[in-house]
Amino acid sequence: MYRLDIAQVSQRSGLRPSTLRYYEKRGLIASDGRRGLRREYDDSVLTRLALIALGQRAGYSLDEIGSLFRPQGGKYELGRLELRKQADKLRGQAHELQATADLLDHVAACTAPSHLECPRFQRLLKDTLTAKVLPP
Amino acid sequence: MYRLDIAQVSQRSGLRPSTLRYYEKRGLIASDGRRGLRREYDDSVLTRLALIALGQRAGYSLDEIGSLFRPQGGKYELGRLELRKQADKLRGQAHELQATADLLDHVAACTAPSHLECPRFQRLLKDTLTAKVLPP
DNA sequence: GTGCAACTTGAAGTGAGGTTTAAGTCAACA
DNA sequence: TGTTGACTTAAACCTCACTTCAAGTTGCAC
Repeated sequence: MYRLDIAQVSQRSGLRPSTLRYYEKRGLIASDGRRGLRREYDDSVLTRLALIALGQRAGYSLDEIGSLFRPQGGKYELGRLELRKQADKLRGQAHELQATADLLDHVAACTAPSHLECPRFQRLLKDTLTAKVLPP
Repeated sequence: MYRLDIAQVSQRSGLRPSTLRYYEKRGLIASDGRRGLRREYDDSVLTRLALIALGQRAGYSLDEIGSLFRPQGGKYELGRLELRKQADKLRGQAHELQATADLLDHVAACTAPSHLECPRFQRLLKDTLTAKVLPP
């Protein structure tokens, strides 16, 4: 357990000091002491920050991430069901992005005079958009 | 070419009237007339909205989408290179999401007493995070 | 002990993408 | 002709995740 000041945590985490203070205000991390006014962290905060970053990637808001760190109704961790749900959601988003990427590649390759006139584009556009934006 | 009022466009596009007015202010769409004060659209606006939605999915900001609709230096469309670049970027994001989803599934399945103690979790966590958040 | 870079604070600002509000207008129906 | 409900506007407000600012304090090197 090394003691780190805010500049060291900042440097090792890639987060700005202002972000660390902000996270502290939100209850996501805590400094475990002060040297005078100055925060001192022990290096477990880096693991915590990694978990926060993971939570963000997993699509959780800072509020949600914060509540994962505190027991709620006796449970300290997300239910497995909830985690699998979120994983499925992420995979859905991944597929959407793939489809959109394929569409962009088509646009880049298509030689139709205008994409709006290309039947393949029209079909892909309809397929890609979950929202029912185009007329029936 | 049907004429639509804002409520009809809203209903068929799934966007709120306030959003349509906001898009108009940003120069993304235009009503082609007024009946009294009230906007009238023709149904080509729905295609336009579909393109805007596509642009958003493709990771472009409304400003960028707006500028795609107006000629810039004689070109009306994004360069093919730029499109392929964006497609690659999206595929990269898709892979990231996949990796995060896999990590969540592991967490859901892992029986280690605490995830922080699970070596597989630690490794996946390190692998998943591009940011160099964990100590070396 | 003195200087100053690096910290501290609360409050306000940022940017993206809208939404809400207040006050007013008006097309359409009875 | 009167009512009403859907529209109009500009401006303020919202959320999220931070960043910046102004003013004040202080650990540490010299």
